[in-house]
Amino acid sequence: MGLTLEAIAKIAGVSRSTVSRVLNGGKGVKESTRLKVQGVIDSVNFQPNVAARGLAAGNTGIIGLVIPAGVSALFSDPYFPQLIQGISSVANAHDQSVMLWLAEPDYEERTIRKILYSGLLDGVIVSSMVIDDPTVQSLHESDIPFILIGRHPELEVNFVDVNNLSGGRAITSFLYRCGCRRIATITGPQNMVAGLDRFNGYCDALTVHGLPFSEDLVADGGFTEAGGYAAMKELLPMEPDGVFAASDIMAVGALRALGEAQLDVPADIALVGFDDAPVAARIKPSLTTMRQSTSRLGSKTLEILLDIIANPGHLPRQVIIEPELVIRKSCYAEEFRVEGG
Amino acid sequence: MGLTLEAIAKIAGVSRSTVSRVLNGGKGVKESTRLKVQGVIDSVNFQPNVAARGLAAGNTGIIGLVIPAGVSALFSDPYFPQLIQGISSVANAHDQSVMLWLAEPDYEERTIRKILYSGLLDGVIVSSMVIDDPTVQSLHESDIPFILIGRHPELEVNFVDVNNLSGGRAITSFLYRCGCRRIATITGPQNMVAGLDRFNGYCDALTVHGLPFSEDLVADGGFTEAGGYAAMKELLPMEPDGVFAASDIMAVGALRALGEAQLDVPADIALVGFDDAPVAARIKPSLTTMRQSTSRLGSKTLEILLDIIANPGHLPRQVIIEPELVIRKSCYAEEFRVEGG
DNA sequence: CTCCTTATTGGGAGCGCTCTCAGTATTAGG
DNA sequence: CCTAATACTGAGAGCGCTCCCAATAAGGAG
Repeated sequence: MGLTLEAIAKIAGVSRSTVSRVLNGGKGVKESTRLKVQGVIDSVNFQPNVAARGLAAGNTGIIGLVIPAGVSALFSDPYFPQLIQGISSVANAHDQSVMLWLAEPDYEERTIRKILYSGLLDGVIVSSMVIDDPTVQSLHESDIPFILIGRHPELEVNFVDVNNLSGGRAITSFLYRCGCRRIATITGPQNMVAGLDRFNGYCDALTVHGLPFSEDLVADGGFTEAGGYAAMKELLPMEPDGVFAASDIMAVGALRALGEAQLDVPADIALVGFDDAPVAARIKPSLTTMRQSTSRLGSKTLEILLDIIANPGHLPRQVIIEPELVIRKSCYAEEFRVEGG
Repeated sequence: MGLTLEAIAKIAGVSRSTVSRVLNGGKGVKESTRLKVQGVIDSVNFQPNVAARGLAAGNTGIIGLVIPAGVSALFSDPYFPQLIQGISSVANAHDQSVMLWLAEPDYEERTIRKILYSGLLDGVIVSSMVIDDPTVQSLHESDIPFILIGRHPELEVNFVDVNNLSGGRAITSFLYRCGCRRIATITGPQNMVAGLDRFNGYCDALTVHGLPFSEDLVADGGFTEAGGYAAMKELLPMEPDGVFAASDIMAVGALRALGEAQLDVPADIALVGFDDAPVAARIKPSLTTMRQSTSRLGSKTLEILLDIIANPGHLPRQVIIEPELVIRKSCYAEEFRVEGG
């Protein structure tokens, strides 16, 4: 409500400046005064006005999280909540606030301008992924600290990403090692770096194992359950003996199609996903997948952003997290240890 | 970046005040000057400083969305993304920004204070649901505009809620009308109003149809998949012929348990959920459930909050949205129309 | 053509806080 | 006990914007 620094100062019998010092670390204040002022602050539950502080100091303690329009359709995936949770947790610990922008096509332009020039944000996290996202371009041209979740194919920018390439390669190889020789893939959207990288990993693995690549064994599932289902239907006539779905959600859709086709997983056909979403462990059969800790991805990202804000001018910070193979029932071989029941 | 009102004024050859007027609706400005100033604003892409505006005007255009600690474990449910999407969409349309607070137990106290007294927020949405949430109490004692998603059991506050009571009653009655006479329920947490209301609706329906209530037919599923699974296991020995799971997520867990018990749904046992989550239509058999449009819940909530901010002092605004029965395969009778394939 | 209204515009005073700098109290050194 | 450091503290000047009020321009009536 209405209390101001000045009011606290008056109550404590000191000057505005002294209260401000106490509020901001208390350096250069006699211990006895610090205690006295802090006592008043605590007793009246004083909370300094963020807007005023932002105006005067130039930083607000607010971080923007932008989910661009292109991916907002996927927003109900468990991915985003986990990401937000990871970010939010670090934000709380660092006394920062998170402002969320779900960009919609109609408002995208306004969104960008607001982020860049309104002076509200100390830094921005963009859950990018869509190639050629104009937001990223604008941000890159501005001088506001920002970081991407997901690498950028061209720009030299800060990012944290899962190694989707090696992950795609690893899990495709795993299908091979489980005996699959006709491996299909259900890809994510090819205008997202993650979709692209996972697909390239798949291609790499085929090459490594001397398997031929065939367009017929590739279908786009758009990172959605329904897309995975449709893609699997499409792949079925090709009679693959193993399928790499580039996300667990799509794998769930694929599994549904497989079930309808009376095919047993993994006996008739092996299936693997990516992400280790919560559903992966629950579904029957449980899903072999690449684990990426999305909440850690989020927390790591904010940590780096805060570091960028505190220590500007470094080279781009680029962190790549290796995903981890989780072997479950949908694809396994005797020689590997299977997780869970 | 650095442009200020003053700079725009100088370029346009008018005063600071005039530019401010143009920015805020342009009332009382000659059309020709308005055009001239607007031209300059557009050409340099001027964006007024939010902190300064907030300080001077007293409102910031920022709405806080608080997800209290008690429910953050459920945050990865599709419920919250949908809610956020609904809120975000209205916020975009009204040129408001959304600040997200995932309260964690450790930080809850600080969170509340920050929300209340930092002066940053024009209003607050609390996705409450947990009974005796201290956040709500504090907010209620303050004079910041706020609204709950989910009714409050005691306080006379603004809220938007789904009619969980009538919904629970309706779907339990539907089980009855489908021939079930030994109806069990998997409840949500009983410290959440939604969990409580849906359970009470279930009890009401039993009474209406003259069915006896039995503690043995009630199990808590905590609104999670795993909880639903465990609860169903627990209920199995009681040999119910119909089960009302108080959320679709729990119904999915229950279905898993039923599958393991070799029971066919709906032939051996009928199952219904609540929410009409995306998974409800996808699962086999597709789930009969009560539809609530979570994103509409979110958008409605923000609309009302904005109205509260604009027109303060009214009586509590309390909106209750009726959920809608969606009949699918997990429980139906010939005389009802079934949705979907 | 002059005087009174009314439409526009400009200037000043903050909003509540931080930051710099000068002033005062304290302490140490001689 | 005095002088030079050093430790604290207070006052003033904004940060960029809105709001109020006085000043000026424009429009009408007489």
